[in-house]
Parts: sequence; C-alpha cells; structure tokens
Amino acid sequence: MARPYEPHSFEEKWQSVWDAEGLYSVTEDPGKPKKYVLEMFPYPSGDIHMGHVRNYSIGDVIARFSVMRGYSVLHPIGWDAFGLPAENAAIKSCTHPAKWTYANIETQAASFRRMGFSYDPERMVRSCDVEYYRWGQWIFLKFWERGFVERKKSPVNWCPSCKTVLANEQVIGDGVCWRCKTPVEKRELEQWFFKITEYAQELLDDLDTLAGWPERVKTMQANWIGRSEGAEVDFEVCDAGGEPSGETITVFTTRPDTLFGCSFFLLAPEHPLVSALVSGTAHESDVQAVVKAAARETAVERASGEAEKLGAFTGRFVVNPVNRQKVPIWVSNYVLMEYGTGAVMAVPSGDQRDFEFARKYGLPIPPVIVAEDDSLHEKLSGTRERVMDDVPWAQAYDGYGTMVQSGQFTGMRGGKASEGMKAVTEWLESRGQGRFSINFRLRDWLISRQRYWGNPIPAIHCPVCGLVPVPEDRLPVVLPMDVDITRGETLADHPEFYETTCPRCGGPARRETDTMDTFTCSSWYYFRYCDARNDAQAFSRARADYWMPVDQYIGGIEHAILHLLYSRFFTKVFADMGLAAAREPFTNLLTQGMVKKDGETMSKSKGNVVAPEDMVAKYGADALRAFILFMAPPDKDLDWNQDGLEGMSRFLGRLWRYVSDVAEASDPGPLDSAAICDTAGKALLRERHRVTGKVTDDIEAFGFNTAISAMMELLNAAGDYRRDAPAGSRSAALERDVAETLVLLVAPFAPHMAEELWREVLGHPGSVHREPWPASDPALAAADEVEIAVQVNGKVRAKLTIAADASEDAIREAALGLPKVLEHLEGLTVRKVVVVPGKLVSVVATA
RNA sequence: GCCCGGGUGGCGGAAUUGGCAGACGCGUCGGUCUCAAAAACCGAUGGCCGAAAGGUCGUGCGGGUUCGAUUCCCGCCCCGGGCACCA
Repeated sequence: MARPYEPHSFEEKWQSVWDAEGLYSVTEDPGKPKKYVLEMFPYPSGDIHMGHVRNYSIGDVIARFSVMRGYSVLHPIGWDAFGLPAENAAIKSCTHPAKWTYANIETQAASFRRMGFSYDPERMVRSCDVEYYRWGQWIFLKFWERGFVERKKSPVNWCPSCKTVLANEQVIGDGVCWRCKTPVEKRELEQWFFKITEYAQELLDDLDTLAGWPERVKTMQANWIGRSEGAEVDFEVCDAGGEPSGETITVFTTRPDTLFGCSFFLLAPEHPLVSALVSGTAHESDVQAVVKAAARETAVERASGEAEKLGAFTGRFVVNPVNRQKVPIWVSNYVLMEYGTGAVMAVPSGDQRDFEFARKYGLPIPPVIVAEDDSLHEKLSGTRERVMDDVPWAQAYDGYGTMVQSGQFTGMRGGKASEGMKAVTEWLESRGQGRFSINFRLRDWLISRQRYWGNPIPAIHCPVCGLVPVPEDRLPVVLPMDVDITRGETLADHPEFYETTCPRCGGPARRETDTMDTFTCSSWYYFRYCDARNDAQAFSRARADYWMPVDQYIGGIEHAILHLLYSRFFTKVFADMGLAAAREPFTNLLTQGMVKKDGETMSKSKGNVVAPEDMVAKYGADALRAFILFMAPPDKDLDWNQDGLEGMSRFLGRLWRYVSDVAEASDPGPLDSAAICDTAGKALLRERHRVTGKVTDDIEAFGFNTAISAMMELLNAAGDYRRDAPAGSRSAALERDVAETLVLLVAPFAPHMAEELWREVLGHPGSVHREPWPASDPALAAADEVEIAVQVNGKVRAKLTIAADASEDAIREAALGLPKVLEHLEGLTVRKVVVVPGKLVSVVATA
C-alpha cells in the first residue's frame, strides 16, 4: 500500500540532504549560459510574512526552472542588516542592535530554509558585518576621489521621529518619512551627499534600454528625474533708485517664448537676495511677513499645493531683456528655492500659478500666446507692441498658439519646444542674456544619517586641513559595539570613537560621527554576491563581469524609485571606475504585488497577520509555496484565503497518489510515442506534450498560476485515463512518462515533494533538481481532430468535429451540411461564409 | 489636476495579431462509500424563461466599427497606485 502524502515526513529531510550535497553552491561555469536570479534582500525584522513567502517563492521557481533548463544559476540571499528598527527595538528591549539583528537573521534564515528556497549558502552576506561594510567605506572613498562626494549646507528633510535627515527620495506621499510616516521638517544643515545628479541624463536615457522593466516603474523614475528643457534668462536688477545696476539674477524657464508676457518677477522666500533687497526699506515688514509665513508652512502644506499663494512687493525692479521693460520683484511662497534658481519670471497669461497670483494682487496679465480659435487672435494677430494688459480668460493658456505683442517674434508659433521658444533663446544667446538649458528635478542624494546602527562615514574633520578622507589602508572604520543605544546614544556621544588624529597633519581631529544611509548598503550588494568571500576587494572584476547584470530581479514596487534608482547610479559609477562592465544592474524586473487580508495590508496592529509558519506546520512548505503562486499573477495584489491552500494541498496529495500508484508497476522503460494508438492513450500523450509546452511558456512569462492550472489539467487527464481506459489497454510506459513529467514540472513549485517522489518513489539516484527540464514535442501536442463552432448570424448553432488539417473548403462544406445549420438557414439565403480554420465557421444569411 | 494600472460567476482568477466568455481552483448543491462522520471519489454549478429540448441576456456604463468585440475606436463612471505650486 502506497504511503499517503505527508509533507512533514520528508520536507526537512531533503533540506538537510540538499545542504549536505551542496546542491545550490554555484561557481562560474564557462560551459553554460549564466543566469543571475535575485530577490531584493530582506531587512531582518525577525518573523517572515506572506509577502516574503511570495517574493522568494517567485525567485525560487525561476531559479530552479533555470537550473533545469541548463543555466549556471546564481541565486543568493543576504540581509540588509543596518537600520533604524534595530535601534528602536534595542531601546525598547534594553539590548544591543547587533544582538537583536543577528538573532533575527538567525530565526528568519531558519524560516527561509524551512520554505526550501535554493540559496547558495557560501554567498550569504550581512550588511552589518565588517567584512561587508568595510567595502562600502572603500566605495565611499573611491566616490570621493572621483568627485562624487560632497559635504554642503542646504535645506534638508529632517524626520523628528527617526531623529535623522532623509534623502528626497525617502520623503514620500504628502511629505512624510518613508519608514515611519511622520511629516518631515525642513532644516538648514551641513550634510554629506552623493552627486547622483551628475548621472541624471544617463539615468533617464538608459531607462529606454530596460525593455524588461515594468513601464510604470520607468515612468516613475522618469518623473522623479524630471528633465525640463528650456532656457536660462538673465534679468538685470535695478538699484534702489530704479536704475539698472549691472547685477543680474538668472531664472530658468521652459517657456522663453512667453518672455514678452512677463509682468512681474518672483523670488523664493529663502532666496539669499531677499533680505538685501528690502532691508531698511518701507517694504521690509511686508516681505518679512511672507518669509515668516512660508517658514511656518509644513512640508505637507507646501508639497500639497494647498497653501495659499502669498506675496509681497520688494519695491525693486528687474529689466526684462527682450523689451527693456521694468518689472516689479515680488517674493512669494509658491516659488521653491530647491528648484531651478529660486527665482521665476512670472507670465500670468501663460502659467496658471502666475495667473492666480496676478489676479490676487492686481498685476497685469498681458496675453502673448493666443490660440487660433481664441477671440483675441483676430484682435491681436500681428500686433507687435503691447496694447492689451489683461485677458478675458478665467485661466492661463499654456497651449500652442500664435505669438502676439512680442516684438520681432510676433506671428511665430509659440508653445512648448516651439519655433518661438528657439528663436527667443537664440536671440538672447546672441546678446549674452540667456542660453538653452536643461533642468532636473532630481537632487543630490543625501547619504549621512545621525544614527548609530549604520556604516560609519570614513572621514575626519581636521581644524587645520579641513575634511580629510580616512586613508584606504586604515579601513575599516569599525563601528564600536560599546555605544549605549538604550540611552539613545550615537557615535557623537562616544569620544573613544570620534577623538582621533588627522591623517594628513597628525594634529588632533574629530572623526565623522554620522553613518551612511542604509540604501548605500543595498546599492551594491548584488555585486558582492558575485564574489562574496573576497577579502582583498569589494569584488573581482572577472567574477562581476561573469554574473552581472542580474538577469531577473524580483521585489516590491515600493522601491520603484528609492533602491532601484540608487542601484542604477552605483552601477554606472562602478562602470566609469572600471570596476565592472555593466552599466545597468537589473536587466529584467518583476515587481510583485502585496499580500493582503480582507483587502487590508497585514499588520500586527490590525491583528490580521497570517503567519507562514502556521501554514507550513499544517500543510507543509510545498503547498504554501505553490498556493501563493497559484492565487494570482505575481505582479497583482492578492487577498489571502486559507480555503484555497487546502485545495492546493489536495492537488499535491492527488499528484502524490497518482505517481505512487504508477510507480507500483515495475519500470516499463522508455516510452515509444508511436506505439500509442488508442484514442484514450493518444489523448493523454497529447495532453502530456501540450501541458509541458504550456508550463514552460507560462513560467517564462511569470504565469505561475496558469502553469499550475495546466499541471492540474494533466493530472486530471492522467486520472481519467487510469480510471476509464480498460486495464489491459493502458500503456504502463505512457503512465510512467506522464508521472515523471509531472514530477519534473512541479519540482520548481513543490521541490520537496518532487524530490521525495523522484528519488524515493520513482527510484532515481540523483536529485530531481539537477534533471533536465522535460521536452515538449509540438507534433505530439497537436490534436488530429478539432471541434469547430458553427455560427449562423452570429450565434453558435452547431459544433463540427473535423480533421485538424481539413481545408477551408472542406470545413465550409461540412458546416453547411450540418442538420442544425440547415434548420436555422431555412427560408434564408446565404450571403457570406467566414471560415477560421481550427476555430469557427460564421454563416451570414438574410431573407 | 496630470500620469499609470484595473473593473469578467458566490470568490480567486482564465481567455487578446478580434473567433465557442468563465480554463484551473475555491465555495455550494447532489451522489458513492460509512452505523455515522471525516477523508477520498463521481456529478452539477453565470443570470433569467422552460418539465425538457431549447431560448434569451451577460465581461463597469453609453455609443461605434465588424459576419463576429472581454479584446479595436469614441465618450463617460468607479476602484487602486504614483506624481503634484518643478517655473
């Protein structure tokens, strides 16, 4: 009597065997094509959740499938182990972040192992290990050497809850911290930056090369980089007496074609010139009021665009270079110091914000671009001088149209990237008062953090020499373990750490006490995996060039900008440093959807967490893995439902029983397909080849749910054959072939059961996971007879069974001869017959 | 406001160079087995009308193209996500 399907009797056994056999250890193999399959490495939060199960199950199927398809597969795992939660947990439970982190890694790794994921154990990295982070420091120094590191004072985002600054990318939604969702504050601080803006253009351009990325991720990155084409225009400032002073303020504009419509000029409240312009004048108090009001606005208000537009006149003027007209300088809160130059030429007829501001403060709104169908078009067409100072419009017009009241440019076509835009810019350029310019929204990456549990920035502040890098041969700067985090201490509270001497002059100096953003650790870990135990280099070029780029990257959409943009930047700098050839890190990207419960994200606070461990305890890892992939396509959100898991367990049990039953007969030897002549046998043989082909195609297209459906169909067909075909006529060789095929197909999804069946039940000596993927013969997959639907006037009236290779004429004739069809054609004349071979016949008839 | 993604049975979902809507699974109902239950197996299962044969409606809504539309086009509605005073 065959054993029942009891996953707990063998799942952990095989995990040990696989480890002992070194099944997942991989080295560079020039004889095979390589494939680098990578899931985003996890933060060791302690317990695994369904999102992990889903993410890593997807990767594991792709990795195992790729091995069976003959690739040399790199499939590593590691831990993104620095970060704030460890500090918070340490404070809460009076322990050390390191202790908490390493303990979590241990439990989480055990859970991953219990899921049966196929990771190369020799490549595991932990970003909080000095063997790893020392190379992060080395990279920092190399970036510094090449001019990509900068320490500067600027308005930065401060999270009051995390008590540290954040990069722009880490402020999400309505101006809240990406990690704790607290509204961030602006502070003027001196901080460390990576000059990611130097790569803005390439980061944007190369999105076009990423054919294997979801369109929306590329769109989000493109929007984030925010390239604008336009011009810089120099405006001469008038002195207090209203006479041109020779000094200029430059603005960036995407619409130089509207320059003749500039009726006022704006400065951001934080603009350094503001106080100089108004100090001691009658306008000072009004302007200061606006500046103070702007400073009080929270990031949330300002970012949402809901803050009311406030402004005050400075009493001063600039000269519009195209018409020498004097326009008043105002200060307003809707001008951002961070974008462009912090100064704006306001064209209220062409920009909605300027329009609203002009209406509020009674400033002129001279039209300069009018649409052909606008009532003003006829009135102003060809008018060079300004004759009209207001518009009968309810809002600004920013579309294309004819330039009016625009001097020698009048009559040209205006609008974005228009003829007029080019002509005005060229004219300015010829006079040295402007130039074509490109502006990016992307800011430099702020990488310093005022936190303890991170990678120390290898820099020294010397009162004599200034900022001095820690010399390469003195790396690593080791993170001291005796900082008392339970009292909220950071490195800045630890003189033993920061008191040092200057490497350049030898005098007393202070070591930098900020640590690096954890996103710096995750920006290059996939390079380290290629050569994880190298203690002389971050990684060797040869190994990196063998494995990189990652062929398939899998992770959450929440990193659409953050981690994925930073990693692309690192990879480009590495390439320019000659460290590796790849200019893009991830060739194909799969962003998996969230796992929810009753439409909500699972969280402890909502009390709706379904623990994967409980599911494994009840149904085994195989059922859980297969089920979470069966529930929905990987990129879609899914709602957890335990009943379905039970169903998956049933399917695996049926498969187990089928293979066990078939294996009871002695091995009949290889199948001769040509020997299968009976209808039932041929049908099963066809199904075996059809399904094999479909599972192969589906896995390649990430259609894991339909791949599993197809296996179910094959098992159903095999069961029907076993049940319905007369005992004497059944082919043992066919059944054996179908059983083995099913085991091979299911191996990436349910690796333990497949292994138990393969080795113990079917009696093969080696691992199923080293077997070649089963082949599908399209000739055998094709049916020799097909059923065709016959429609009369658009409605299916009959079915026709006919040879698959029947000619169109034969199909037409057979269809028109069917009794049902004749019945529906009675009294009608056939006007047209459409034949789609293999699909249907459509008869059109009228009275 | 702008940009993506989505809307298909009781549920998850399947089907797209336009060709039989609802594969596969869950659930439900009925049956076999059992003293009984569980497990397992078999069968039915979009709505409406009908005893049945069959008919008819049906892929968010309204139009259009076509022999034929879940699929293509036009105009909307709803849900989810991203961006948002970016000059």
